[in-house]
Amino acid sequence: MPECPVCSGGDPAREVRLGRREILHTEGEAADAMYAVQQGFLRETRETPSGKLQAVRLVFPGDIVGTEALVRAEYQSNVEAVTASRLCRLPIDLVRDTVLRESSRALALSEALCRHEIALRDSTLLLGSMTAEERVMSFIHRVTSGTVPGCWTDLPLTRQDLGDFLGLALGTVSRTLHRLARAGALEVDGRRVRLPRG
Amino acid sequence: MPECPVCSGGDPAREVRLGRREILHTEGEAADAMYAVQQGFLRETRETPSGKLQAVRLVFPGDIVGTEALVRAEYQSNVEAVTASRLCRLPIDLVRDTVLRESSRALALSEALCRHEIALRDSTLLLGSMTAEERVMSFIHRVTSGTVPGCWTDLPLTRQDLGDFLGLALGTVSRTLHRLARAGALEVDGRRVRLPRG
DNA sequence: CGGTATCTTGAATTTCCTCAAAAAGCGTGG
DNA sequence: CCACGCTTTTTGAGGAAATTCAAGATACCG
Repeated sequence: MPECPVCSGGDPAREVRLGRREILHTEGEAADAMYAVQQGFLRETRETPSGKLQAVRLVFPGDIVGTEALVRAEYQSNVEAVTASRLCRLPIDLVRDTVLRESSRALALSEALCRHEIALRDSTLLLGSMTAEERVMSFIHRVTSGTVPGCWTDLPLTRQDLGDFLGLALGTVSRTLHRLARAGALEVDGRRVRLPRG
Repeated sequence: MPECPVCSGGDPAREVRLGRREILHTEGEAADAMYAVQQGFLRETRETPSGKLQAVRLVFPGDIVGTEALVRAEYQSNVEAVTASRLCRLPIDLVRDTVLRESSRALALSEALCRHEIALRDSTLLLGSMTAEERVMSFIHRVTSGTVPGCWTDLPLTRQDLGDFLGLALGTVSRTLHRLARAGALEVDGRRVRLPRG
């Protein structure tokens, strides 16, 4: 997976750094750039008309945020750093130029967008048709894939954060984690989790 | 919105026609092409481990399905025609060639993918944080946008189909529609709906 | 007209939420 | 090192929302 599908990196003028909980952009703000994530991880959130928060996507290095800038005048979601992060700012005109000029970058961008589509489809399935237990297990599997099986994974997310992702209330997340742990489906220790190796 | 972001159309060899309820591809099938929708509308579905069906996206003309072929060896979802449809088959090698050769097509593809991302994010919000009433209203707004306000819109979807999209049981859809109708938020007549003009 | 699919509606049940209180963790400053 | 305040987590009780199951009503099609 490329570190940044559009820029070649190394231009410090376009580098953006965010601390934990710092906000990159919010819904409705004028959208003039997308951002390639180089380090750290972030979350994309939205708010319902009735004010409830929904986390839409967990964003990893190699992902892009703010892609709607390519087709909309305003951002459609809030992006917030979950851990300290380093991003590369890609003004939308630059993206258009790059895509029109360097075709291999164009392909890389399309591929990144396809991966987003796959990730969002997974979320849709999780939120639309899974029970609380299935949601939690599915989420844990997603975040632990790519780590050594059977080792502890540290989630820098509170129970509330998890609930925002899973479409569950804080209490339900806590209860479900413990029910699953009692059943042996996983181990929990504060914000660390571990799947039984198998 | 372009009719087909990648092909220039007109090549009858790549045309695919589907009748109502006919299936284009299923989860796990070898993925060697994406398809640009030219006429009709389709739905993209997935199944949970426990066998429940979830409709992920309502696909309109101008949209693309099967984009995961660009980054995965197998399709990740089922695509089924809701109404009789005409698509243009885009073998994945052709897409890569076209993107690498014709940069304006590359841009059009990326833009289509960004629109998909926006639509899927909307679904995520709907499924994760909305009540049954909010889901139904939100869905009706989505499908009636683009039509004359205050006129009847025909949905070729059963109550079960609606439930698949909204993450609700058949009965809940029926009840909710009638509750909303009684409250004056919309009018229902079988599979036709109408929003009060305003 | 009969047959099939779809839709409505009800009753009982499950799942998850809300609200709230208590427990645990964590960092800071004394 | 301990005490303090603050945030997060656990846990409980009660209630709301949606589900399941099922029976009956309606519409559609040949």
